[in-house]
Amino acid sequence: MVPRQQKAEELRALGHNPYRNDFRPTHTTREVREAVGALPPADAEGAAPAAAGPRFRVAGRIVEYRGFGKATFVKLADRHERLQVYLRRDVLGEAAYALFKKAESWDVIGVEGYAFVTKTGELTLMAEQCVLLTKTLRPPPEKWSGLKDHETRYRQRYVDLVVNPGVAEVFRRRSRIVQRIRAYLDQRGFLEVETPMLHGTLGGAAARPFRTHHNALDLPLYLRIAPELYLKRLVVGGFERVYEIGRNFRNEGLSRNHNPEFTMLEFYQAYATYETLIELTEDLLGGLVREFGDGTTLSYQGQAIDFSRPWPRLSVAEAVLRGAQRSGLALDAAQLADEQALLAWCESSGLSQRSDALGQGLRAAAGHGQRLGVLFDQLGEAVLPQDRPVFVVDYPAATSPLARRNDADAERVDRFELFIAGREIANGFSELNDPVDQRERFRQQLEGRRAGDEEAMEYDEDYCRALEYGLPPTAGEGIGIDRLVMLLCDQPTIRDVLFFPHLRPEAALGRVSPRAVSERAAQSRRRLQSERPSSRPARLLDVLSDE
RNA sequence: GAGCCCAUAGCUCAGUUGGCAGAGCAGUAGACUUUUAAUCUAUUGGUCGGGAGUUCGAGUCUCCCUGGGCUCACCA
Repeated sequence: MVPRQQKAEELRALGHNPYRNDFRPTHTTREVREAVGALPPADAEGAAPAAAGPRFRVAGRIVEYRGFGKATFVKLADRHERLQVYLRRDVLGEAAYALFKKAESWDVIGVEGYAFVTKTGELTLMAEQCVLLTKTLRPPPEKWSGLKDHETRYRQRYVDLVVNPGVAEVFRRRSRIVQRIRAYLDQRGFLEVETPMLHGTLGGAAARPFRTHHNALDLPLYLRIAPELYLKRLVVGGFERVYEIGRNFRNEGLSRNHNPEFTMLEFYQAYATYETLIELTEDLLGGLVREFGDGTTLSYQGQAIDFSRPWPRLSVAEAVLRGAQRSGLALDAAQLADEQALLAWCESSGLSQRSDALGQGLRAAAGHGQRLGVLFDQLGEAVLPQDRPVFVVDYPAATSPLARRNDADAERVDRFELFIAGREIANGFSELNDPVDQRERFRQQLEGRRAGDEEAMEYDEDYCRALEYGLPPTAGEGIGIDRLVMLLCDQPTIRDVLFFPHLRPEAALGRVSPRAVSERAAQSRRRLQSERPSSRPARLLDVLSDE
């Protein structure tokens, strides 16, 4: 790092601020290319560059550097693309060229000049002026192999984004996907809204929360696990079609499908049912697949997924039956449908005695509906087709405390979950708008909490009050944006569609020089000794964030 | 939280049975006015993630710790 810093100091000594901000580009790299494309074809021989042409001012990072003594080729990267710049001592002038030679790979420069085409046919800017705008103190990763180490890529995404072009492309595409979703909903009369992320009452999903605290109000708060209950309050208030795209926080383990903060689209439409939303989902996601996939098919991690409509549906019960069959367990639909028969089957088949998640889940299940839920998660999900999106339907009411009961079967709810490539992508249902039933469901959740279910919802009294003012018949849905982007960008882990996926703190990492840490600790000790005994002891974080 | 795997120069990677820590790129110095991983010459750069142990001797073997990856658990 030192030689680069020396160059920066040398520049200062020569009266040139290595971090100046007085250069205003007139064009991006792409705009130069577009402007030149409209001009007569450049001289392919390159013998007589079009010095009479227009001048362009372009700024960017030097991502390639090839020096030849009295002339240098660099490639500048800006937010659009990369453009070659040719700097010659006889064009720039002796002094300016000498200054430019203080620049090196990954420095940011601004150049002014005219466009021409080299003899190898590459559009190039002939620099007539050049200023160094930002001196880089750290060297870039190796130019051919790039940056591969996953940990460094995630921790230092700013480097990853420059050096691995495919990474930046994923995030650009993510942005376009979200734009398309917004446009789709806006066009159908949905209003984008924002609701609180700090919640006093836990609800809207089944998850363990992050807890925080409001100092001035001396109030414990949760980071929201879902915006659902607030969005439905808005429907009560007359916003019949609303949506929110925002962060949810769930205090869970990390995996290739889970990040503790993740982005969810939730939308609600009055006078609609979950069937309406199934149609909408096929239409919305089908459109995204048309744009980002290959017609009606999408290739994900080598698996072709056929999105031609209608997408297949599978009931929870059917999935469980297939899962049992695949596991070599004899189970029929009649047994599954009857509470006592299913309980007996779980015992006699030995499932309830197992020490794995299936056995534990069955023993913890409070009733038939929860038992079905456990069996679906542990047996059913594994048999869902991989080559088609699948709507799983006919969920038990016991595991869906905010969903409307089916008119024909009060133990079921009008709900679907969309699975693609084995992952849950969306969850939608006709909303429960009967306040009396809702209060009963909250009471059941409270019982679950008392029985030790940390993920059960709290009783939201104000939400019940809102329902008592009348929630029109409504359907709502949540779509996991990160997982959707994974599909549409063919990325295997959620970390690859998040700029900064959650990692353990680096300070505890051996890569931070122990000398630096002990140095800081010593400073902190000295400071503590010089302070009054009554002062608050410095914690590790204070020490590390010092400087 | 559990099991398995990984950690060597700024980056990408070698490192044999336990026997003098290496290469390429980057950097530095020099040559070079149309290159495309430019080329040529010379050269700097290491707490082998951290700690302990075994050994005459540890990058290499053992244990503990830290971080990462995969699988599982959690995610109804």
